Amino acid sequence: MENFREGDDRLQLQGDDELFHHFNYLQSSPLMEQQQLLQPQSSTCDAAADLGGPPGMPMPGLVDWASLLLPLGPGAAAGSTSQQQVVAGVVGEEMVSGVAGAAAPESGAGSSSGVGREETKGKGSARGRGSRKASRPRFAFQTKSENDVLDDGYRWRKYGQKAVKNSAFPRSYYRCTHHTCNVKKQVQRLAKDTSIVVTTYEGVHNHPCEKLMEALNPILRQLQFLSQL
DNA sequence: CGGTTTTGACCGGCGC
DNA sequence: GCGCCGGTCAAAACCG
Repeated sequence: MENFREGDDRLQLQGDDELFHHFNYLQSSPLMEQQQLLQPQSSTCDAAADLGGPPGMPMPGLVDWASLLLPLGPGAAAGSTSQQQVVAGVVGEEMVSGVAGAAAPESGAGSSSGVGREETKGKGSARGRGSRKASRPRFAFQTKSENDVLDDGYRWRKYGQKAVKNSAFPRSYYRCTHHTCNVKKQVQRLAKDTSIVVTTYEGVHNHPCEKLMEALNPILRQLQFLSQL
């Protein structure tokens, strides 16, 4: 998509111009250890809009990671879009047809054609590149971390790494390992501020977060036990 | 041994 | 039409 490309100068400018400030996230979240979320300042909403976000996109002060981790079916995608807008640290989101019914059309410029490609078209010549039709919700945010990959509770399998233009750091491509889930994410470190990692999620998980369920299981068992008393 | 990572090749879109 | 670029595939290597 054109609206938000991590390698773009626009994004790098944001980092260079220090348009971001530290962001209060849920300190209690075990999944976000050693991560610092960043967000565009509200006064720089133009920059957010430039990155693809709606001009008046709210920039909340807290990340609702619990809602982030909730499994959202395809039917909930429309609702999830607004949900993702609420997610702090979002620096760009693609509003795509068929998902949000958004006004922002795909610009068509740029060369990123991965969005909306038909999955598993087979090997050989038909590999990859589907039509640029209906796409999936996509949003990105920045974290300040030494680790390239933030632990969001899901399991990811890396399927590619690519050097991108105007960046000394490669971009990594990950896919959710869950069988029925085809959520992808891209991870790239900002060239001009190596402490900042840009993570772009594409799609919505259709299954529970494994680590979250692991953490909740003992509590649920205890609740069941107590309810029996 | 099964799952994950690495990495070069391949493909399609876009700009010129 | 050609070259550039980003995204993906898939075989090999790696790892627990």
